[in-house]
Amino acid sequence: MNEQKAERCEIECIHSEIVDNVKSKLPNEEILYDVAELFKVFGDSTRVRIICALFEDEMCVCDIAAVLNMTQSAISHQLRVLKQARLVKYRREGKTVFYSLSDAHIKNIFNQAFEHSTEDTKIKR
Amino acid sequence: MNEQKAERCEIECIHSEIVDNVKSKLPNEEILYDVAELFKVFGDSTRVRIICALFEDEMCVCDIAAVLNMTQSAISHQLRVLKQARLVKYRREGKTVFYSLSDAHIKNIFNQAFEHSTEDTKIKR
DNA sequence: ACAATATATGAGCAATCGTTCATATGAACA
DNA sequence: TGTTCATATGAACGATTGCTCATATATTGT
Repeated sequence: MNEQKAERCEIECIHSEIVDNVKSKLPNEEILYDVAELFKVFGDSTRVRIICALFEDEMCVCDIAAVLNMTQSAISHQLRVLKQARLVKYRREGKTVFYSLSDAHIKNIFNQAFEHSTEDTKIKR
Repeated sequence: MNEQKAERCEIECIHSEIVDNVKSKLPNEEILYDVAELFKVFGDSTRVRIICALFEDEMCVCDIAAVLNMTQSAISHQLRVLKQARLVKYRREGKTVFYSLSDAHIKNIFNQAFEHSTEDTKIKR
């Protein structure tokens, strides 16, 4: 059951009961990987700013670029990342493409993150 | 007030009212940057696994390495990242250092992320 | 003081990321 | 059909990241 316990970590201090217990309770690898991928998408300030902008209003690519003062190309590349992560949806209207948020969890996740980041005890770097 | 609106994005389609409105409502740059930094820390599957392990129990470095089947060095490096982000705390007991989670928001953020990542409508890559 | 053990850290390297630049696609209108 | 405008995309680049390996630090017991 725990034959690979010391396969890579050769040190002696392992508390087997705790290790085995925690191992058995960890969510499966695939879900953990997906969760990390989701956070990775949130882990860039350009994408955070795009998401926060879309909290306010549906917007076209060019308007988002104007809000963030960045190039259309940079925004378009990032919107692709958000699209692939199913975090934004879009609708076409003539030449213009309007983007909006597609997931109810985003707001909750961001609210918690803002609370963490604005705590009084926060030590500024 | 909006003199840099077209400074880098020269295209014509800008809807000024929306852009100005959204611009005025965006949280300040520093907070947005901090939030992105927080998500960046969560955006790695090794750190996600460490955090999930610590949801179960306080653990020493070597036990975490055993649970994740990784080297002590790799875990120690990642614990430093988590420490700097104020996400874990530690206590020393002789030669052993026990790590545990230090922030109540983490569990909420992760719960929402797990919900997002395990939705039925999830399109698998 | 010395050896053993648990953890931390610095250098180096391969891999990934975010932007820019040039260009392609797609829609509207002459 | 050709031109214009809005958006998308591919290549290339510099920067950052996560691991490994070697070694340093800190604590305990002899």
